[in-house]
Amino acid sequence: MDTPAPRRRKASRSHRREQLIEATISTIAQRGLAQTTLSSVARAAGVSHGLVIFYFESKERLLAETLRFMSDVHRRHWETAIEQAGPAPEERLLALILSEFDDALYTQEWLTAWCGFWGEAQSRPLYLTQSGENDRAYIEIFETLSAELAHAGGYPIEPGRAARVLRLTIEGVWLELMFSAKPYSREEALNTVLFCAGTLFPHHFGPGGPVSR
Amino acid sequence: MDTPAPRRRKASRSHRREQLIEATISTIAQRGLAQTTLSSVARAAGVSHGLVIFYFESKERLLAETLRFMSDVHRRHWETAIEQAGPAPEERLLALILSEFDDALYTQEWLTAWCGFWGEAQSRPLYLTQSGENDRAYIEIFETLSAELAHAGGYPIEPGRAARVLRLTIEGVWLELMFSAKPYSREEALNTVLFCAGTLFPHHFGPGGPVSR
Amino acid sequence: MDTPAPRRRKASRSHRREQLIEATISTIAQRGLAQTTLSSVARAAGVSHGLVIFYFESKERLLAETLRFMSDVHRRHWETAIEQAGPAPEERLLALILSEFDDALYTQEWLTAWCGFWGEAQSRPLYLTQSGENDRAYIEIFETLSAELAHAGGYPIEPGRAARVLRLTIEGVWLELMFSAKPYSREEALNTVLFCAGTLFPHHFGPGGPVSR
Amino acid sequence: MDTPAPRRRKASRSHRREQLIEATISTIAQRGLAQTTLSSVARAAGVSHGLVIFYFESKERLLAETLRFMSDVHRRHWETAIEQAGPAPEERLLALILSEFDDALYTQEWLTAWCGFWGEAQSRPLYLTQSGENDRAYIEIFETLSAELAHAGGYPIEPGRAARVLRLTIEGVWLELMFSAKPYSREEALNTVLFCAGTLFPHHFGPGGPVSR
DNA sequence: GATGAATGAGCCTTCATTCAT
DNA sequence: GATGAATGAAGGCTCATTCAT
Repeated sequence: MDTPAPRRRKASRSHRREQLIEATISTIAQRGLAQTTLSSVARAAGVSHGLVIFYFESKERLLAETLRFMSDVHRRHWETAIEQAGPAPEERLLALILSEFDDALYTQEWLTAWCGFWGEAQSRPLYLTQSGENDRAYIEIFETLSAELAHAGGYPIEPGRAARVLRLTIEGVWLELMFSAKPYSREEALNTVLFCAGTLFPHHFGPGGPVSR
Repeated sequence: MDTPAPRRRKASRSHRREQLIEATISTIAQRGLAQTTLSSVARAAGVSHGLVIFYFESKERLLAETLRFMSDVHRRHWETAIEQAGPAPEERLLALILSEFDDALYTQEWLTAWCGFWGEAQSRPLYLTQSGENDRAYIEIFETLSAELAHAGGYPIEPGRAARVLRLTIEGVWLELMFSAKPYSREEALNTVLFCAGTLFPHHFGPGGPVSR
Repeated sequence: MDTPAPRRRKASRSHRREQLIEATISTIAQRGLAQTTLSSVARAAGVSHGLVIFYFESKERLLAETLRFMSDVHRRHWETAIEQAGPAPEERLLALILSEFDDALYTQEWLTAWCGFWGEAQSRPLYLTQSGENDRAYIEIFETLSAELAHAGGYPIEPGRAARVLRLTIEGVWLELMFSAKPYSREEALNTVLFCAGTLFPHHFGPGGPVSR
Repeated sequence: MDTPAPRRRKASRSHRREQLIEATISTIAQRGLAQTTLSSVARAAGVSHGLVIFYFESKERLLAETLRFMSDVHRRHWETAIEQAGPAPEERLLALILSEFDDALYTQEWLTAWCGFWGEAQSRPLYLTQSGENDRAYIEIFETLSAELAHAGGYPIEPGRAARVLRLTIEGVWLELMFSAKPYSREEALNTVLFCAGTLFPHHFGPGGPVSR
C-alpha cells in the first residue's frame, strides 16, 4: 500500500472565508441588507450558522469584511485594466471606463449588494472605513487622468470638475441599471458615458477622435 | 403607583401623521433604515409606539408612506420652481437645477434618509412603487427640456443622453455630499453641475452664455 | 303646535346592553372566544369600542354578563316549555326535551358561542359562577321528572342515573352538531334523544308508548 | 455582570419535544388555552421561550402538535385496551368503556386541557384536523361493537343510536367531572355509563348479565 | 352619551451570540 | 473544525383601558 494521500482539511481557512463572503453577497442581493441574517448566509453557503461566527466573530465583522472584499476586488479590477492599457492618458481613461462595464464581474447580484451597503453606509461609520481608501484612489485616478488629458489636449476646463462629471455619470448609470423599472441596456449606459467623455474631451473622445466609437 | 404622564392634547389626524413622518425621516437619517424601529420613531415624536401603529397600521406602511411623502415633496418642489421660471427652456432648466440645491429643503437629514431608502429599494418592491411615478416625471422633465434646448440651440447631440448625463451628475453630487469623508462644498457641487450643463449646451450655459455664472 | 313628542334617548340603557351582548355572542361564534376583542364586538354592534367599556366596565365583565345572559335565556326557555306542558311527568319531560331542540333559539351561532365559554370556564372561576345556579336547576329538573316518572311507571331503575344519561345525551348531540365535520341532522339528534328516553322509560317513551313517535 | 445561568445539558430532540408538549398540557390545564403563552409554557418546562420556538416554529404549531399528541395517546389507549380484551363484543365494549376511566392517564389536568381545545376548535380549523381521523375511528368503534352486540343479542334497536347514546354518555360524564362545582365520584360516573349500557343491552350489561357489576 | 386618540403591558417572533458536544 | 441546542435582548404588533373632547 502506498502512503495514503494526506487528508486535506475540509476547507482551508481563506477558502472558507471567501466562500462565506460570496454567500453573503448573494444573500444581500436576494434579500436586502436588512433581511440578511447569519442563518440566511449560512444556508446559502451550505454550512451551519455557528461556522459563520467561528470565522468572522460577529455579523458586523462579516458584513464589514464583505464590503472590503468587494471594494478591493473593484480596485484591483480597474488598476489592472489601466496597467494593461497603452501609456497615453486617453487610452488609460478608456480602459478605466470599459473596465467598469465588465459583465463578468459586475453582475446584477454584485451591484444590488453594493447598493445595499451604500444605503446603510452613512449611518455605519464602520462601513465607510472599509472602502474609504479605495474610494479615494478611485476619485484620484479620474482626476489624474483628467488633468493629464486636459493638459495634453489643451482643454480650457477645470479638470477636477470634468473628472467628477465623468465619474458620477458612470456611477449614475450603474445605479440606474438597478433602480429603473425599465432600464436601458448596458450598451446604452456605456454609450452615455462615452458621449459624456466626448463632450468633455472632444479631441480625444468626440466624434472622429482617436478613441471614438 | 406612579403618577401617569399627563395626557397630551389630541392632534388632528393629518397633523399627527405628518409629525410622525417627519420623526421617521429624522430617525432614518440618524440611525439608518435598518436601525429604525417603531420605538425610535415614537421616541423622536414624543409619543408612544402604540400611536404609530394606530396611525399607520404597520411599520411597513409607515416607511412606505414616508418614502411617498418625500417623493411627493420633491416633485412639487421642482415643479413649482419650473412654473415660476421664465418660458425659455434654458431658464426652466436652470430653475430645475437650482431647485435641487435648495438648502432649506434638502438638508443633510433629508438626503441621508433618501439614501437609506435607495439601499433597500431594490429588495423591497413596495418602495419602488411609492416613488415610481414621480421618478418617471423627473426623468421626463430633463429629457423634455434637453430636447427643447437641443432644438433651440442647434446642438448636434443626442438630447436623451445629454439629459441623462446632467441628471446623473446632479444625483451624483447629491450622493457625494453624503458619502465623502471630506466632501466639497455645496457651492462647488452646484458649479460642477453648471459646468456640466455648459459643456453640453455651451451656447446657453457655457462661459459667456446667457445663464452662465 | 302640539307638544313635540319627547325626544327619545338614542338607545335606552338596557336596550344598548342587550345589543352589545348579542354582538358579543355573534363575534364569539365567528372568531372564537380567544379572538374576541372589544373592538371586534364594537364593530359588530356598529359603535365605538369606548362605548362597550362605558356599558360594561371591562372586557371580563362583558363576557361574564354575556354568559349569564345566555344562561338565563336558556333557563327561561325550558321553564316556560315545562309550564305550558300538561301535568303528567312524561308530558313535561317531553316538553323539556323538545325545547332543547328549538331551532329559533339554538342557532349555530348560539351553540358555537356556548362552546367557547365551556372551553374556558374551568380556568375562569368567574364564568362558572355566572351559570352555576341555572346549571343546578337544569340538573335538578331532570332528576325530578325522572324520579316522578320512575315512580309512576314502576321502573326498577336508579332515577338519578337515568336523568344523567338523558341529560348528557342531549348535551352530547348538541356538541356533536358543532364539532363533527359531517354532522347528522338535527332531526336525527332529536330521535337519538327520544330513543334514549324510550330505552330508559319504555312504557312512556318506548314504541307504542303514549309519547312515542 | 451576573453569572449566567449554567447551561443545561442538551436533550435529545424527541425527548425535548415531548417534554415541551407536556408542559403545554399542564399550562393549558392551569391557565386555560387563552392564557397559555409561550413564556408560560417555557417557564413550566424550565427553559427559555426561544427554545419553544426553536422546536415548534410557532405557538400555533405547538398547540396543534399538543392536540395531536393527546388525540394520538387517547386512540392508542383504547385500541390497546380492546386488543387485550377477549373476543366477544361485550368484552371488547367493556374494555373500551373501562379504558376511558383510567385514572393513570385521564387526570384532571389532561381533561381540563382537552376541554380547552374543544372550546376553540370550532373557530380554528387547524385544531379539528389534528384529531379528526382519530375522532372518526373512535365513533366507528362504538358503532361496530354496538352493531355486533345488537346482532348477537337480538336487540330490536337501531345500533347506531345506541352507540351514540353510549358514547355521548361517556363524554358527558367526562365533561361533568370538570365543570360541576360538586361533581360526583369517578366511580359513580363509571356506574352511570354501565347503567346506560345495561339499559341498551340488558342481556349483556344488565343486572345478571355476563358483564354486570 | 359617544367617540376615538393615546398609552403601555404583554404577546409572538427573530436572531446574534454562546457553548456543549 | 463543525454542529446545532440554548439563551435572551429586542422588535413588531395587539389590545384592554383611560380620558380629552
